[in-house]
Amino acid sequence: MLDTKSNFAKETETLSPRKHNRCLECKIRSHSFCRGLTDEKIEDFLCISIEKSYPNKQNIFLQEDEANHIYNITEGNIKIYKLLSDGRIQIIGFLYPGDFFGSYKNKKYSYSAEAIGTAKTCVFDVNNLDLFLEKNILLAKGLLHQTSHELTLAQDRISVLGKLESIERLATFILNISQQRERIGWQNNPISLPMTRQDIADYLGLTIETVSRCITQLKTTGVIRLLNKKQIFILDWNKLKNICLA
Amino acid sequence: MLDTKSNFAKETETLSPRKHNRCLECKIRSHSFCRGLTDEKIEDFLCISIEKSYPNKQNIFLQEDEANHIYNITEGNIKIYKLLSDGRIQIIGFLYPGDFFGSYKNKKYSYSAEAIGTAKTCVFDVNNLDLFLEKNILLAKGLLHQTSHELTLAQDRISVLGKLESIERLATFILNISQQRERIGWQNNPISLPMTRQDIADYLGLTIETVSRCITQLKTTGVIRLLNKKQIFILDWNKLKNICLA
DNA sequence: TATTATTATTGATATAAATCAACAAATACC
DNA sequence: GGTATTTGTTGATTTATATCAATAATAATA
Repeated sequence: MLDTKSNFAKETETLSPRKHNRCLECKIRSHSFCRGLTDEKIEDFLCISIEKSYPNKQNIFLQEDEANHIYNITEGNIKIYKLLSDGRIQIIGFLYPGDFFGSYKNKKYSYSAEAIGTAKTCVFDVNNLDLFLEKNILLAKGLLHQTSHELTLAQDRISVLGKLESIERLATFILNISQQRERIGWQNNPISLPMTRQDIADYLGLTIETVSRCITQLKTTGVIRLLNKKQIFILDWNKLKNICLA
Repeated sequence: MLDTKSNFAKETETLSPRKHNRCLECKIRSHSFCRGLTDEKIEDFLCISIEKSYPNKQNIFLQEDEANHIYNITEGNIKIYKLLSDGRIQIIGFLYPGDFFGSYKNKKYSYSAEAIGTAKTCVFDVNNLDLFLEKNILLAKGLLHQTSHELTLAQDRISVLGKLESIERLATFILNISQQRERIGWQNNPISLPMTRQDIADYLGLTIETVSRCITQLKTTGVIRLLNKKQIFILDWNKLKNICLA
């Protein structure tokens, strides 16, 4: 059986960027908040960010850390999560290339961020970014656009967690991943789940046992097929969509 | 006993704006996305918006309507909510003066909006607003700032709905309202709940019965006192805060 | 390859909150 | 002011999911 981790790495791999201008070679630029900048303008923009790579499970920052940076994902996946005072974890989001995270104007980060598999980001100092915004309305609009998008996603998640039952939550999760992949131009069918079952549970507000049982249920009712623990093939789109908001 | 509705109306009442420049008399301007504009600049800004009032329970727009406007609340409260295909309702948020809603760059609204009590808004055509943004970086930043703020709130709600039990959700709800009031300079202790118990339930992902039982529990444990059905006095802040993330 | 540690699945039981039901209080309407 | 309607509370019962427990599969390490 194939190694799922290297599978996942493969599909997010981009050209190794040369020193002088990685933006021109960035595969996800058209889906990132910098999309509004021309090749010309992006020369200056490049200077206010550095590229940074993180291995699997490495924290990018922790909740309550002083918030000085914004990160734009160029490769791989990031999870952002909140810790409650008694140790409970809620995963706020699984982020993909083109998503940004961090804090634009808060003193502290309101969540922690951790790499799922190897991940690459462009890191911006918020003060520098802020200065750059002054001169580049298109960048400000790009950032606004991306923030609005993430707000819409967060609001969708509110209704998933507030109103859906377990099987509906899982079906929605699977559908959302496939839609997200489509959005940035990846194949939308066999989808990979780079995160653990525990992560899925912490994301959906369920326990690992319930997630496991729901996956089994989708399998036995012919909605999905498991290629391996981390790769799901959607067999019946209609059934899947019907479960989502049944 | 006092009429709670008129109570609530009273505290959100502002000066009746004269035709020529309501912005100069706007009490909530410093907490709205237009806060960056000087008195001078706001003259032009005034021209791209109209003021609109809504009576209790009136819909401002419906989910799936064509999204052409952004609304900034100047007085009163708005609830935004999503309808699932089978009729279930999830209230995404209760909005206060200074909050904005609508859609900046989507074809359709992703939620419905309805007035709770009498509410007043400034209505902007998104295209006009977009043109105005081009010339006013401070406005773009204001909008970005406000959107970031609403994203943070939405993310907080994700962990409430994903991980907290009923009593914790209600305690968090009460605390959040008092904080929100403080943020815009209102008294933070006897707080009013302009929405119905059903609305609170649909907001917290609970049933009306559970909400009622939790309120009773907070009452009997001496955390709060009910002045009337819609006015809560917080007796023990420590207890309240401890319940929130116990 | 064997051994340990991690992650996932399945089953039995407990429990928090939903549902069902009755009633009380507040509000709206004649 | 009295009646009808809406909104809120409390109790009894059911149910979906959590918890507890055992085992299986997979990955990591010796």
